[in-house]
Amino acid sequence: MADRFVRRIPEPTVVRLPVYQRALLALSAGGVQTVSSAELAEAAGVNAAKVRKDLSHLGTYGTPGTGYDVNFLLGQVRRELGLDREWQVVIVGMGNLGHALARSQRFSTQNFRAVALFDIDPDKIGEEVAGLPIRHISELQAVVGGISRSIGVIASPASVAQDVCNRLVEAGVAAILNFAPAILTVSRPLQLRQVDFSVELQVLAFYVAHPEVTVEPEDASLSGL
Amino acid sequence: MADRFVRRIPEPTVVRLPVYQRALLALSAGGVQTVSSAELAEAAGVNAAKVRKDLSHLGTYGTPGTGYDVNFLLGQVRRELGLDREWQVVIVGMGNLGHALARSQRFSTQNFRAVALFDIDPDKIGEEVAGLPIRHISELQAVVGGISRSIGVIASPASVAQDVCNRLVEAGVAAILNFAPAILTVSRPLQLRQVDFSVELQVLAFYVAHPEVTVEPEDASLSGL
DNA sequence: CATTGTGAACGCCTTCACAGCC
DNA sequence: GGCTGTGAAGGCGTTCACAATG
Repeated sequence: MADRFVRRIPEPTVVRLPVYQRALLALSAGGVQTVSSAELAEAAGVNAAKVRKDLSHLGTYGTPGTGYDVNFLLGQVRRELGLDREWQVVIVGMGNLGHALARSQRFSTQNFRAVALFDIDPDKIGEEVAGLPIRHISELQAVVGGISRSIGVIASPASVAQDVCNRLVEAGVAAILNFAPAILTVSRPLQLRQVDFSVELQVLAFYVAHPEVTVEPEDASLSGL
Repeated sequence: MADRFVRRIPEPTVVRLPVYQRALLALSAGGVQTVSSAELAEAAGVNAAKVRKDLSHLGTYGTPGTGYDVNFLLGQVRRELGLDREWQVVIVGMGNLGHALARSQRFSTQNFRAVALFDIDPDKIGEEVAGLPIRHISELQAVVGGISRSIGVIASPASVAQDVCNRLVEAGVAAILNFAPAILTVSRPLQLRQVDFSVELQVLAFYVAHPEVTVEPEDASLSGL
């Protein structure tokens, strides 16, 4: 089933691919040559059937009786995730979170690169973070306009998140990752994902407050995700 | 169907409750007294049927022909989420992210309170952030031990996340929110959630790289979540 | 008459289990 | 013998559509 033309990959699978990728990266760095679905499952915190089904969506890359070639599979997963090209990321809102994101070391290994930082506070303009100057938000259009497939990150307060979003959409970003606690509306179809600290805390609070409905983690070891 | 005894609430519903809560908070602050499922749906970026089904899991709080009383519903949602008590949060790892989290203003309105900050770097110990001193990780057990139902937040590098996790578990936290890109294993059952910046970026990259399998947002306006 | 609450239908992901292959 | 790939079964959340209701 290697290449049916329109390979529809379920979203839950897409979300697990980065986790597999990370696990494979670690295995590869450790010199491991082959993994079974069971081993990869343990490293990723899921069960083996799910790993096999997930990977089968990418192609037939395993060898019965042996498992998967770590480096080959890693390459396939990275290619599937689009990590074989560089992604340029612009960050809007250089408060603590913006600083944390800009300095994040997760960019380099994953082929994401912060290329521009923006804020609206005049006091911050010009300050350098991670080797990049903070620019005024009004320059966003000019700076981002030229980039082909960029990702915009919103790290601003919720009160201005929709405005920032509008500017990013207008500037032509291909996708937006929003850290502000706000529901955003976009005027053209683009990828939009939400990361919300306080939602996660509240979900945790719910489950602690309702131990009777607690969902137990699956499989070997009580792992997360 | 107000109070079947073991009200099992589906996890997707639990995750949406904080979003409804935020929308209701805004409506309440705006003096709105009543909302229909359609209005709440628009504010939360979901569809009306989902809102009604979700809320029906909490109880029969709506009025046919009218809608829901904003303040009453808000109270019920908050109670359900366990936000009618204060949750004490400890943060481990006071890099940029830890600072951002500690200073987050989302704590107060949601009844979450940062009560202790930890790091391992001697240079940081004693520094004050948001009115709290940074303590050495070795004090974790002593400080957290006394708290009844606390939430631990891991904002450390991935390399030490499992160690931090072990310490938190041992100290007796009721739940853990992990920001480090690592799959954690816990030795006793507790709530564990993962927030992963780079996973989100990679998912965005996937969908931008595969426009043919793009999942369109639902409903009115192209909204997030 | 607008709007809720909810059975029923639907669709989709997960899990099972095993044939097939190395 | 060990392990993959996958049809089939199962489980669960979403959506539909409408009876019930203020």
